[in-house]
Amino acid sequence: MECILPKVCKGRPREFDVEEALAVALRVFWTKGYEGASLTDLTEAMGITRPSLYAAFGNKESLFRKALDLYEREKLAYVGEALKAPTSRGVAERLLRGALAMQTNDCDPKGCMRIIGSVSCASEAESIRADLTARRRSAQRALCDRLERAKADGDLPESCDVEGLCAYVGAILQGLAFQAGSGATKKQLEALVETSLAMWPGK
Amino acid sequence: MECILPKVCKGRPREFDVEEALAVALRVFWTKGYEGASLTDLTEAMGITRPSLYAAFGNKESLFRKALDLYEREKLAYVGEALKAPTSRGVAERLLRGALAMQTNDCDPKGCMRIIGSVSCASEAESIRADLTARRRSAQRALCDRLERAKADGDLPESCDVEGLCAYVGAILQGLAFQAGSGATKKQLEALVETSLAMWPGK
DNA sequence: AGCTTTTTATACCAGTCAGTATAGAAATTC
DNA sequence: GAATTTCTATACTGACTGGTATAAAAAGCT
Repeated sequence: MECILPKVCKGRPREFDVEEALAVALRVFWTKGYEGASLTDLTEAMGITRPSLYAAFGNKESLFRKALDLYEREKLAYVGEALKAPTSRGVAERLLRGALAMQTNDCDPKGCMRIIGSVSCASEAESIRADLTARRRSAQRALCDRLERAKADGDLPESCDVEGLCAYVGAILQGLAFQAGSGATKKQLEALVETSLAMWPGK
Repeated sequence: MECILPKVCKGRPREFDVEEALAVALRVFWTKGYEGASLTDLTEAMGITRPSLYAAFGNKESLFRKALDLYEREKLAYVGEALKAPTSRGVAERLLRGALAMQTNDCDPKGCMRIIGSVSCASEAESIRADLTARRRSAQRALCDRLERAKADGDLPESCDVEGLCAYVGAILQGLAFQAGSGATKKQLEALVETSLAMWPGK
């Protein structure tokens, strides 16, 4: 018989909550980017010391990846939901409105962590950049698959270039995130989303 | 009587060409961002020493600004041209095709220097970020004015939200630049532009 | 209680950052 | 040719980077 709960283990227990500290690290990376966030920034915000951080998370790079996982799980959940919409127009609408909601709540940092992380990687941290690009591509592919299905269902015109349409939606989402990150007002972002939806083919 | 040409001055003349060195610095900043470009990166690429750089350009920040001026003058010239198009659709078309041409020639780095510079600025270099945002806003305003005029001319429907339309065009351009910067193929970028133009109201 | 395990805190490492002081070399003007 | 001016090269500064060695402190298990 052994204890099932991993909580109970020998030795001195950790004095901080790992999930909580990770959430704080996420905010720091989100606002400052990968290279912009120094270990001093991170440890001060998380309220732990350097050796504690390394013991709990490995190193800066793996901490970033864990924070990124949390970001996608918690903040990008609307993307997965959007793909379940019954029509292609519904998909686009949920994507745009979801992104708008995320960029206009006033708890979280502005901008998109994938974009910020990807651009703020110098040549050294190339593997992080590659990781971020791969994650973005996989989301792009999921959208592509969904729209291909819509085309097969007759929900999109036969002449439609699905890949182009995907890149188009992605570009608007990226632009939305970038504008939010550089100080656009809520009203401006709303106008952007409404205009984009007005452009969408069909009702 | 004094010599008009500033070329002739006393003392040992500079051994390198300032404009040429600036063009090289532009490429370095363009590919690595502001903070990502170290003085060592810069001086090695420019082929000059550190003191020469400081004597000729002031410091890193003012070098960046000079490089940015050059970028806008040489690489963003198509924007000013686009605004002169006779119709609003022509404006959008020239903007998108101009950006596409710039992102698909194979001499220059990929991505947009304004975006890269703006995102790759940590908290310290806040003034650079502010400068970049201001420049972007002024371009946005110019487009806004142009589309307002189009609306007054009856070239855009009365119901049109010009500010929203501007943010929309800006977002597509930003998305295009970002996708180009993260490895999208020429074909993909072309599809993005064609799809965007197909969405544009009117013929 | 005593032993083990894991956490903490402090101090440190080598490397890099932007920026500069110093001094020698080169070219122009008088 | 001599004086002046401005360049270049070398070496250095203090501050910061990510990462770690060391040792004390705290908790659980037997």
